[in-house]
Amino acid sequence: MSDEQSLGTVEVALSPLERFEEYLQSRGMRNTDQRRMLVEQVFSHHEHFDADTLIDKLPRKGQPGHVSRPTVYRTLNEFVDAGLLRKFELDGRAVYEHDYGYPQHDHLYCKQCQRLIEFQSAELIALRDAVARENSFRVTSHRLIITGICETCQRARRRTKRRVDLV
Amino acid sequence: MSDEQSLGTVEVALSPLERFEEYLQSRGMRNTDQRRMLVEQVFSHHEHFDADTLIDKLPRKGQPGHVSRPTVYRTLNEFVDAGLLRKFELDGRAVYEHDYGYPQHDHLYCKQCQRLIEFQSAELIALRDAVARENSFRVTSHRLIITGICETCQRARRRTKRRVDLV
DNA sequence: ATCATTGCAAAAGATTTGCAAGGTC
DNA sequence: GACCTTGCAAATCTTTTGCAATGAT
Repeated sequence: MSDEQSLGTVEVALSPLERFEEYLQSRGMRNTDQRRMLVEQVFSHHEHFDADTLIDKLPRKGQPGHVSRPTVYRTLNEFVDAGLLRKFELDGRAVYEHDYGYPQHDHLYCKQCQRLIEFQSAELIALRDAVARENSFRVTSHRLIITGICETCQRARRRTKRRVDLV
Repeated sequence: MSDEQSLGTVEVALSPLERFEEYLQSRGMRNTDQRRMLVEQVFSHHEHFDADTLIDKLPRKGQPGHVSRPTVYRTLNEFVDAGLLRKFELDGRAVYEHDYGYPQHDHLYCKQCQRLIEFQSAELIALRDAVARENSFRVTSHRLIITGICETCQRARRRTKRRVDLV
């Protein structure tokens, strides 16, 4: 019953910004314009993104609200530490997704259009824990990525193939 | 059942070197000393490795059998194309493992000692295919990494903790 | 006032590439 | 001999870091 693009949210007491401010306070870190700007931008859409995509969405150098590249990287790491974001690697670069207030899930990755499709599976968690138990392994987390071709791209590909065959 | 370090091998007609030579021929590529050296080195041990580890095991610059860094990278990519190796990302760098003649498996990754422990799970494959079917997704491959602390490191940690507690 | 944070420029680490010289078919 | 491959140096890409100036508490 889960939609591909939105697996629903979990009840949370605080907004991401509030949660982050709490984190900053607890560590004696400061609540700056840049950090607020980035929380806002990052949590305004529920998509997977990388550092460059995020930087592209921010105001350019000189414009108000601009944040420098090093600060973006630094702050993304803070978001991960604070439990706001989860980070993983795809094709050699870091990809981020919402973690705070968002349920555990895994991904189908279309190597044609680079789209990530989310899915949830309780059986996967059970399987993971069973494997861990057999190996006396203490699980912290896991990451499953199923790579292939999504429905849309399969259709496009078939169409192209047919066209090519006819020529 | 399966040993952690060796999941057994699959019946294959050709040795990795023979298979690679076939691949080279079929593509009009050449059978060079460097390529032969690297096939030999890579398939002499069944361990996960990265480019640097491999380079460290090769003769140094000046010694016979030395292969330059760019050629190592180029050749590793060829091995992946040829189906000899599988490549994945771990902590931001590429890790390789035998693919040709070796059964499909997944990994437990100890973040303490960086060791990769292999396991096989038919249920995982079934689960993967079921999820793909539900999403009309055509699977090419998948990668599951379960991160945590291995048995050995758990023991070491407990010992350390106890020691610390006593001081 | 103190001390964290920012932005800049530069560094770092992993991997790739242009090109001339050398090797394979 | 044709042309693929190698090694070198340099480039690339992504991410990190040193440091002086700036800003938050």
